[in-house]
Amino acid sequence: MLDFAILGLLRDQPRHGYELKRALGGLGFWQVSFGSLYPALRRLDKKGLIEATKAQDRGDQRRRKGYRITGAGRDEFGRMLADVPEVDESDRGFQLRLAFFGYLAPQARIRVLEDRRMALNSRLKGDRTSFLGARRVDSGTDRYRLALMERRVHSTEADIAWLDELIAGERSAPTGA
Amino acid sequence: MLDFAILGLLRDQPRHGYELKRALGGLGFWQVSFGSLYPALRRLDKKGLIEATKAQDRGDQRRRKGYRITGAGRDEFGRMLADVPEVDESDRGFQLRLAFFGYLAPQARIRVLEDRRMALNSRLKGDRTSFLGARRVDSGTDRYRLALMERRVHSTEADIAWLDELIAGERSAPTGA
DNA sequence: TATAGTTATATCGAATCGATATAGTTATAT
DNA sequence: ATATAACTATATCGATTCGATATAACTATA
Repeated sequence: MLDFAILGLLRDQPRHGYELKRALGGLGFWQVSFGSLYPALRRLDKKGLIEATKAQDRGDQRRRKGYRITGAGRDEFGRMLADVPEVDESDRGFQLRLAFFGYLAPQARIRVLEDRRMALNSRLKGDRTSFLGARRVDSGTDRYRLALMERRVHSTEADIAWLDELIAGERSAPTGA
Repeated sequence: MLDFAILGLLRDQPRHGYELKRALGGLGFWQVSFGSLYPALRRLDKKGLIEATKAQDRGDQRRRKGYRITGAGRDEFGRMLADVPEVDESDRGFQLRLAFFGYLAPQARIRVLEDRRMALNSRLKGDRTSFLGARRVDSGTDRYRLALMERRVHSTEADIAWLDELIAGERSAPTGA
Protein backbone atom coordinates (compact mmCIF):
# COMPACT_ATOMS: atom_id res chain seq x y z
CA MET A 1 0.00 0.00 0.00
CA LEU A 2 2.81 2.38 0.91
CA ASP A 3 4.57 1.31 -2.28
CA PHE A 4 1.53 2.35 -4.28
CA ALA A 5 1.44 5.71 -2.50
CA ILE A 6 5.14 6.37 -3.10
CA LEU A 7 4.93 5.48 -6.76
CA GLY A 8 1.91 7.75 -7.17
CA LEU A 9 3.58 10.70 -5.47
CA LEU A 10 6.75 10.23 -7.50
CA ARG A 11 4.65 10.09 -10.64
CA ASP A 12 3.65 13.67 -9.89
CA GLN A 13 7.28 14.76 -9.47
CA PRO A 14 10.64 13.58 -8.08
CA ARG A 15 11.04 14.07 -4.34
CA HIS A 16 13.35 13.12 -1.49
CA GLY A 17 12.32 11.00 1.48
CA TYR A 18 11.31 13.60 4.00
CA GLU A 19 9.34 15.41 1.33
CA LEU A 20 7.47 12.21 0.49
CA LYS A 21 6.52 11.87 4.14
CA ARG A 22 5.20 15.43 4.17
CA ALA A 23 3.33 14.98 0.89
CA LEU A 24 1.73 11.76 2.01
CA GLY A 25 0.75 13.25 5.38
CA GLY A 26 -0.64 16.26 3.53
CA LEU A 27 -3.11 14.00 1.75
CA GLY A 28 -4.76 13.85 5.16
CA PHE A 29 -5.34 10.22 5.96
CA TRP A 30 -1.94 8.65 6.57
CA GLN A 31 0.83 9.93 8.77
CA VAL A 32 3.43 7.46 7.61
CA SER A 33 6.44 6.78 9.84
CA PHE A 34 10.11 6.86 8.87
CA GLY A 35 10.35 3.26 9.88
CA SER A 36 7.91 2.44 7.07
CA LEU A 37 9.07 4.96 4.53
CA TYR A 38 12.81 4.42 4.22
CA PRO A 39 12.63 0.61 3.99
CA ALA A 40 9.90 1.05 1.38
CA LEU A 41 12.15 3.32 -0.69
CA ARG A 42 14.94 0.76 -0.62
CA ARG A 43 12.44 -1.95 -1.53
CA LEU A 44 11.22 -0.02 -4.56
CA ASP A 45 14.75 0.88 -5.61
CA LYS A 46 15.79 -2.76 -5.43
CA LYS A 47 12.83 -3.71 -7.61
CA GLY A 48 13.83 -1.05 -10.12
CA LEU A 49 10.56 0.84 -9.79
CA ILE A 50 12.28 3.99 -8.57
CA GLU A 51 15.79 5.43 -8.86
CA ALA A 52 17.73 7.14 -6.10
CA THR A 53 20.14 9.95 -6.88
CA LYS A 54 22.81 10.80 -4.35
CA ALA A 55 22.90 14.25 -2.81
CA GLN A 56 26.42 14.94 -4.13
CA ASP A 57 25.35 14.25 -7.67
CA ARG A 58 22.91 17.10 -7.45
CA GLY A 59 25.39 19.62 -6.09
CA ASP A 60 23.44 19.51 -2.86
CA GLN A 61 25.44 20.02 0.30
CA ARG A 62 22.71 18.49 2.36
CA ARG A 63 22.53 14.76 2.87
CA ARG A 64 19.25 14.35 1.08
CA LYS A 65 18.69 11.82 -1.65
CA GLY A 66 16.35 12.38 -4.52
CA TYR A 67 14.00 9.73 -5.84
CA ARG A 68 12.36 9.51 -9.22
CA ILE A 69 10.04 6.94 -10.74
CA THR A 70 11.29 4.71 -13.56
CA GLY A 71 9.46 3.44 -16.60
CA ALA A 72 8.89 0.09 -14.90
CA GLY A 73 7.60 2.03 -11.88
CA ARG A 74 5.09 3.88 -14.04
CA ASP A 75 3.88 0.62 -15.54
CA GLU A 76 3.54 -1.03 -12.14
CA PHE A 77 1.71 2.00 -10.75
CA GLY A 78 -0.68 1.94 -13.68
CA ARG A 79 -1.41 -1.72 -13.06
CA MET A 80 -2.03 -1.16 -9.35
CA LEU A 81 -4.27 1.83 -10.02
CA ALA A 82 -6.39 0.00 -12.57
CA ASP A 83 -6.64 -3.21 -10.54
CA VAL A 84 -10.28 -3.69 -9.66
CA PRO A 85 -10.40 -2.93 -5.95
CA GLU A 86 -11.45 -5.94 -3.90
CA VAL A 87 -14.97 -5.54 -2.50
CA ASP A 88 -13.52 -5.05 0.95
CA GLU A 89 -10.95 -2.35 0.17
CA SER A 90 -9.94 -0.44 3.29
CA ASP A 91 -10.91 3.19 3.84
CA ARG A 92 -7.29 4.20 3.47
CA GLY A 93 -6.96 2.18 0.30
CA PHE A 94 -9.93 3.92 -1.24
CA GLN A 95 -8.73 7.38 -0.30
CA LEU A 96 -5.33 6.63 -1.73
CA ARG A 97 -6.85 5.45 -4.98
CA LEU A 98 -8.91 8.63 -5.13
CA ALA A 99 -5.80 10.75 -4.56
CA PHE A 100 -4.46 9.33 -7.82
CA PHE A 101 -7.74 9.35 -9.71
CA GLY A 102 -6.32 11.87 -12.12
CA TYR A 103 -4.18 9.09 -13.58
CA LEU A 104 -7.13 6.72 -14.02
CA ALA A 105 -9.27 6.51 -17.15
CA PRO A 106 -12.59 8.37 -16.74
CA GLN A 107 -14.77 5.30 -17.35
CA ALA A 108 -12.87 3.38 -14.70
CA ARG A 109 -13.38 6.18 -12.19
CA ILE A 110 -17.15 5.86 -12.16
CA ARG A 111 -16.89 2.13 -11.66
CA VAL A 112 -14.57 2.55 -8.66
CA LEU A 113 -16.85 5.17 -7.12
CA GLU A 114 -19.94 3.03 -7.60
CA ASP A 115 -18.24 -0.05 -6.17
CA ARG A 116 -17.30 2.02 -3.16
CA ARG A 117 -20.85 3.27 -2.85
CA MET A 118 -22.16 -0.26 -2.80
CA ALA A 119 -19.61 -1.30 -0.20
CA LEU A 120 -20.59 1.60 2.06
CA ASN A 121 -24.24 0.78 1.57
CA SER A 122 -23.84 -2.76 2.74
CA ARG A 123 -21.74 -1.55 5.65
CA LEU A 124 -24.57 0.79 6.51
CA LYS A 125 -27.14 -1.98 6.31
CA GLY A 126 -25.16 -4.19 8.67
CA ASP A 127 -24.47 -1.33 11.06
CA ARG A 128 -28.12 -0.31 11.21
CA THR A 129 -29.13 -3.86 12.04
CA SER A 130 -26.65 -4.26 14.84
CA PHE A 131 -27.38 -0.74 16.07
CA LEU A 132 -31.09 -1.45 16.36
CA GLY A 133 -30.32 -4.79 17.98
CA ALA A 134 -28.00 -3.25 20.56
CA ARG A 135 -30.49 -0.52 21.35
CA ARG A 136 -33.20 -2.89 22.59
CA VAL A 137 -34.02 -2.18 26.21
CA ASP A 138 -33.02 -5.65 27.36
CA SER A 139 -29.59 -5.23 25.81
CA GLY A 140 -26.85 -4.20 28.17
CA THR A 141 -24.96 -2.24 25.54
CA ASP A 142 -23.17 0.68 27.09
CA ARG A 143 -24.26 4.15 26.04
CA TYR A 144 -20.78 5.07 24.85
CA ARG A 145 -20.68 2.13 22.50
CA LEU A 146 -24.11 3.11 21.25
CA ALA A 147 -22.78 6.60 20.62
CA LEU A 148 -19.86 5.14 18.65
CA MET A 149 -22.23 3.06 16.54
CA GLU A 150 -24.49 6.00 15.88
CA ARG A 151 -21.54 8.14 14.87
CA ARG A 152 -20.40 5.46 12.49
CA VAL A 153 -23.81 5.24 10.85
CA HIS A 154 -23.93 9.00 10.39
CA SER A 155 -20.46 9.28 8.97
CA THR A 156 -21.11 6.44 6.56
CA GLU A 157 -24.27 8.21 5.41
CA ALA A 158 -22.26 11.41 4.93
CA ASP A 159 -19.66 9.50 2.94
CA ILE A 160 -22.31 8.05 0.66
CA ALA A 161 -23.72 11.53 0.01
CA TRP A 162 -20.18 12.73 -0.68
CA LEU A 163 -19.65 9.85 -3.11
CA ASP A 164 -22.88 10.77 -4.88
CA GLU A 165 -21.52 14.26 -5.46
CA LEU A 166 -18.31 12.84 -6.85
CA ILE A 167 -20.22 10.49 -9.13
CA ALA A 168 -22.45 13.31 -10.36
CA GLY A 169 -19.39 15.45 -11.04
CA GLU A 170 -17.88 12.57 -12.94
CA ARG A 171 -20.95 12.14 -15.13
CA SER A 172 -21.22 15.83 -15.95
CA ALA A 173 -17.53 16.08 -16.86
CA PRO A 174 -16.70 12.62 -18.16
CA THR A 175 -13.46 13.70 -19.78
CA GLY A 176 -11.94 14.57 -16.45
CA ALA A 177 -11.80 18.32 -17.06
CA MET B 1 -3.33 -1.06 21.85
CA LEU B 2 -4.74 -4.49 21.05
CA ASP B 3 -3.73 -5.55 24.54
CA PHE B 4 -5.82 -2.74 25.96
CA ALA B 5 -8.78 -3.75 23.82
CA ILE B 6 -8.55 -7.40 24.85
CA LEU B 7 -8.29 -6.58 28.53
CA GLY B 8 -11.29 -4.27 28.25
CA LEU B 9 -13.42 -6.85 26.45
CA LEU B 10 -12.46 -9.55 28.95
CA ARG B 11 -13.33 -7.17 31.78
CA ASP B 12 -16.89 -7.28 30.48
CA GLN B 13 -16.93 -11.09 30.43
CA PRO B 14 -14.75 -14.14 29.66
CA ARG B 15 -14.57 -15.05 26.01
CA HIS B 16 -12.66 -17.30 23.62
CA GLY B 17 -10.45 -16.01 20.80
CA TYR B 18 -12.80 -16.02 17.88
CA GLU B 19 -15.44 -14.38 20.04
CA LEU B 20 -12.99 -11.61 20.95
CA LYS B 21 -12.39 -10.99 17.27
CA ARG B 22 -16.10 -10.70 16.67
CA ALA B 23 -16.63 -8.45 19.70
CA LEU B 24 -13.80 -6.15 18.72
CA GLY B 25 -15.00 -5.98 15.13
CA GLY B 26 -18.51 -5.29 16.42
CA LEU B 27 -17.24 -2.11 18.06
CA GLY B 28 -17.02 -0.85 14.51
CA PHE B 29 -13.57 0.62 14.03
CA TRP B 30 -11.11 -2.25 14.08
CA GLN B 31 -11.32 -5.51 12.16
CA VAL B 32 -8.43 -7.20 13.94
CA SER B 33 -6.69 -10.12 12.25
CA PHE B 34 -5.96 -13.55 13.70
CA GLY B 35 -2.31 -12.90 13.18
CA SER B 36 -2.57 -10.06 15.69
CA LEU B 37 -5.07 -11.59 18.05
CA TYR B 38 -3.62 -14.98 18.92
CA PRO B 39 -0.07 -13.73 19.57
CA ALA B 40 -1.58 -10.97 21.71
CA LEU B 41 -3.48 -13.53 23.78
CA ARG B 42 -0.29 -15.49 24.42
CA ARG B 43 1.53 -12.26 25.27
CA LEU B 44 -1.09 -11.32 27.86
CA ASP B 45 -1.20 -14.82 29.28
CA LYS B 46 2.57 -14.85 29.68
CA LYS B 47 2.40 -11.52 31.52
CA GLY B 48 -0.25 -12.97 33.83
CA LEU B 49 -2.86 -10.40 32.81
CA ILE B 50 -5.26 -13.02 31.49
CA GLU B 51 -5.77 -16.75 32.10
CA ALA B 52 -6.46 -19.35 29.46
CA THR B 53 -8.65 -22.35 30.23
CA LYS B 54 -8.40 -25.40 28.01
CA ALA B 55 -11.43 -26.59 26.11
CA GLN B 56 -11.35 -29.99 27.80
CA ASP B 57 -11.52 -28.42 31.25
CA ARG B 58 -14.84 -26.87 30.33
CA GLY B 59 -16.46 -30.07 29.06
CA ASP B 60 -16.34 -28.50 25.63
CA GLN B 61 -15.93 -30.90 22.72
CA ARG B 62 -14.79 -28.07 20.47
CA ARG B 63 -11.18 -26.95 20.39
CA ARG B 64 -11.87 -23.51 21.73
CA LYS B 65 -10.06 -22.04 24.68
CA GLY B 66 -11.62 -19.64 27.12
CA TYR B 67 -9.87 -16.54 28.38
CA ARG B 68 -10.60 -14.55 31.51
CA ILE B 69 -8.98 -11.46 32.98
CA THR B 70 -6.91 -11.76 36.18
CA GLY B 71 -6.62 -9.34 39.09
CA ALA B 72 -3.34 -8.06 37.71
CA GLY B 73 -5.05 -7.67 34.34
CA ARG B 74 -7.79 -5.55 35.89
CA ASP B 75 -5.22 -3.35 37.58
CA GLU B 76 -3.22 -2.92 34.37
CA PHE B 77 -6.38 -2.15 32.41
CA GLY B 78 -7.37 0.47 34.98
CA ARG B 79 -3.96 2.10 34.68
CA MET B 80 -4.09 2.15 30.88
CA LEU B 81 -7.62 3.56 30.89
CA ALA B 82 -6.79 6.35 33.33
CA ASP B 83 -3.50 7.25 31.64
CA VAL B 84 -3.81 10.76 30.27
CA PRO B 85 -4.01 10.27 26.51
CA GLU B 86 -1.13 11.95 24.70
CA VAL B 87 -2.20 15.02 22.76
CA ASP B 88 -1.79 13.10 19.54
CA GLU B 89 -3.85 10.02 20.35
CA SER B 90 -4.96 8.19 17.24
CA ASP B 91 -8.58 8.07 16.13
CA ARG B 92 -8.68 4.39 16.89
CA GLY B 93 -7.13 4.95 20.29
CA PHE B 94 -9.77 7.47 21.20
CA GLN B 95 -12.63 5.29 20.03
CA LEU B 96 -11.25 2.39 22.00
CA ARG B 97 -11.00 4.52 25.12
CA LEU B 98 -14.57 5.62 24.61
CA ALA B 99 -15.73 2.02 24.25
CA PHE B 100 -14.52 1.47 27.82
CA PHE B 101 -15.65 4.80 29.21
CA GLY B 102 -18.04 3.03 31.52
CA TYR B 103 -15.06 1.86 33.56
CA LEU B 104 -13.60 5.37 33.84
CA ALA B 105 -14.41 7.81 36.65
CA PRO B 106 -16.99 10.46 35.55
CA GLN B 107 -14.69 13.43 36.18
CA ALA B 108 -11.97 11.87 34.06
CA ARG B 109 -14.42 11.32 31.21
CA ILE B 110 -15.06 15.01 30.68
CA ARG B 111 -11.36 15.73 30.64
CA VAL B 112 -10.72 13.08 27.98
CA LEU B 113 -13.58 14.39 25.84
CA GLU B 114 -12.40 17.98 26.11
CA ASP B 115 -8.82 17.03 25.28
CA ARG B 116 -10.13 15.26 22.23
CA ARG B 117 -12.19 18.28 21.28
CA MET B 118 -9.12 20.47 21.44
CA ALA B 119 -7.09 18.04 19.35
CA LEU B 120 -9.81 17.95 16.67
CA ASN B 121 -10.03 21.72 16.72
CA SER B 122 -6.38 22.17 16.00
CA ARG B 123 -6.56 19.52 13.31
CA LEU B 124 -9.42 21.50 11.80
CA LYS B 125 -7.46 24.72 11.93
CA GLY B 126 -4.49 23.18 10.13
CA ASP B 127 -6.71 21.48 7.57
CA ARG B 128 -8.60 24.68 6.78
CA THR B 129 -5.35 26.50 6.21
CA SER B 130 -3.93 23.92 3.84
CA PHE B 131 -7.29 23.53 2.15
CA LEU B 132 -7.53 27.24 1.39
CA GLY B 133 -3.92 27.23 0.26
CA ALA B 134 -4.42 24.30 -2.09
CA ARG B 135 -7.54 25.87 -3.52
CA ARG B 136 -5.78 28.95 -4.88
CA VAL B 137 -6.17 29.11 -8.63
CA ASP B 138 -2.45 28.99 -9.27
CA SER B 139 -2.14 25.78 -7.29
CA GLY B 140 -2.10 22.62 -9.31
CA THR B 141 -3.89 20.57 -6.68
CA ASP B 142 -6.02 17.93 -8.26
CA ARG B 143 -9.78 18.14 -7.76
CA TYR B 144 -9.94 14.68 -6.18
CA ARG B 145 -7.41 15.64 -3.55
CA LEU B 146 -9.40 18.81 -2.91
CA ALA B 147 -12.50 16.65 -2.46
CA LEU B 148 -10.63 14.48 0.03
CA MET B 149 -9.55 17.53 1.99
CA GLU B 150 -13.02 18.97 2.02
CA ARG B 151 -14.47 15.69 3.19
CA ARG B 152 -11.93 15.59 6.00
CA VAL B 153 -12.85 19.08 7.16
CA HIS B 154 -16.54 18.23 7.19
CA SER B 155 -16.12 14.99 9.04
CA THR B 156 -13.91 16.64 11.63
CA GLU B 157 -16.59 19.29 12.12
CA ALA B 158 -19.19 16.57 12.51
CA ASP B 159 -16.99 14.81 15.05
CA ILE B 160 -16.63 17.99 17.09
CA ALA B 161 -20.39 18.44 17.15
CA TRP B 162 -20.73 14.82 18.20
CA LEU B 163 -18.20 15.35 20.98
CA ASP B 164 -20.17 18.38 22.15
CA GLU B 165 -23.23 16.20 22.52
CA LEU B 166 -21.26 13.65 24.51
CA ILE B 167 -19.83 16.38 26.75
CA ALA B 168 -23.26 17.86 27.31
CA GLY B 169 -24.62 14.43 28.19
CA GLU B 170 -21.77 13.97 30.59
CA ARG B 171 -22.46 17.25 32.34
CA SER B 172 -26.17 16.61 32.70
CA ALA B 173 -25.64 13.11 34.08
CA PRO B 174 -22.31 13.41 35.90
CA THR B 175 -22.70 10.15 37.78
CA GLY B 176 -22.73 8.12 34.62
CA ALA B 177 -26.35 6.97 34.90
C1' DT C 1 28.22 32.80 18.61
C1' DA C 2 25.68 29.81 21.64
C1' DT C 3 21.32 27.38 21.30
C1' DA C 4 17.03 25.97 19.93
C1' DG C 5 14.26 24.37 16.15
C1' DT C 6 13.78 22.26 11.68
C1' DT C 7 15.22 19.27 7.95
C1' DA C 8 16.88 14.88 6.77
C1' DT C 9 18.31 9.92 6.68
C1' DA C 10 18.64 5.75 9.13
C1' DT C 11 17.79 1.72 12.12
C1' DC C 12 15.77 -1.31 15.87
C1' DG C 13 12.40 -4.17 18.00
C1' DA C 14 7.68 -4.82 18.43
C1' DA C 15 2.97 -4.78 16.74
C1' DT C 16 -0.07 -5.69 13.13
C1' DC C 17 -1.57 -7.41 8.75
C1' DG C 18 -3.01 -10.66 5.17
C1' DA C 19 -2.83 -15.16 3.63
C1' DT C 20 -2.99 -19.73 4.48
C1' DA C 21 -3.32 -24.39 6.95
C1' DT C 22 -6.00 -27.39 9.60
C1' DA C 23 -9.92 -29.44 11.58
C1' DG C 24 -14.31 -29.79 13.97
C1' DT C 25 -19.34 -28.35 13.64
C1' DT C 26 -23.57 -27.08 11.43
C1' DA C 27 -26.58 -26.35 7.61
C1' DT C 28 -28.06 -27.55 2.91
C1' DA C 29 -28.88 -30.24 -0.98
C1' DT C 30 -29.36 -34.56 -3.44
C1' DA D 1 -28.70 -40.91 4.83
C1' DT D 2 -24.91 -38.65 3.47
C1' DA D 3 -21.98 -35.85 0.56
C1' DT D 4 -20.72 -31.13 0.51
C1' DA D 5 -20.62 -26.52 1.41
C1' DA D 6 -20.34 -22.97 4.91
C1' DC D 7 -19.12 -21.56 9.32
C1' DT D 8 -16.50 -21.76 13.67
C1' DA D 9 -12.08 -21.95 15.74
C1' DT D 10 -7.09 -22.00 16.64
C1' DA D 11 -2.62 -21.43 14.78
C1' DT D 12 1.43 -19.82 12.19
C1' DC D 13 4.26 -17.51 8.47
C1' DG D 14 6.51 -13.71 6.18
C1' DA D 15 5.98 -9.04 5.15
C1' DT D 16 4.51 -4.56 6.34
C1' DT D 17 3.99 -0.87 9.36
C1' DC D 18 4.62 1.49 13.69
C1' DG D 19 6.86 4.15 17.34
C1' DA D 20 10.95 5.42 19.36
C1' DT D 21 15.38 6.76 19.00
C1' DA D 22 20.09 8.14 17.03
C1' DT D 23 22.62 11.20 14.36
C1' DA D 24 23.92 15.24 11.96
C1' DA D 25 23.53 19.29 9.10
C1' DC D 26 21.30 23.42 8.23
C1' DT D 27 18.54 27.74 9.82
C1' DA D 28 16.62 31.09 12.59
C1' DT D 29 16.93 33.54 16.98
C1' DA D 30 18.59 35.37 21.21
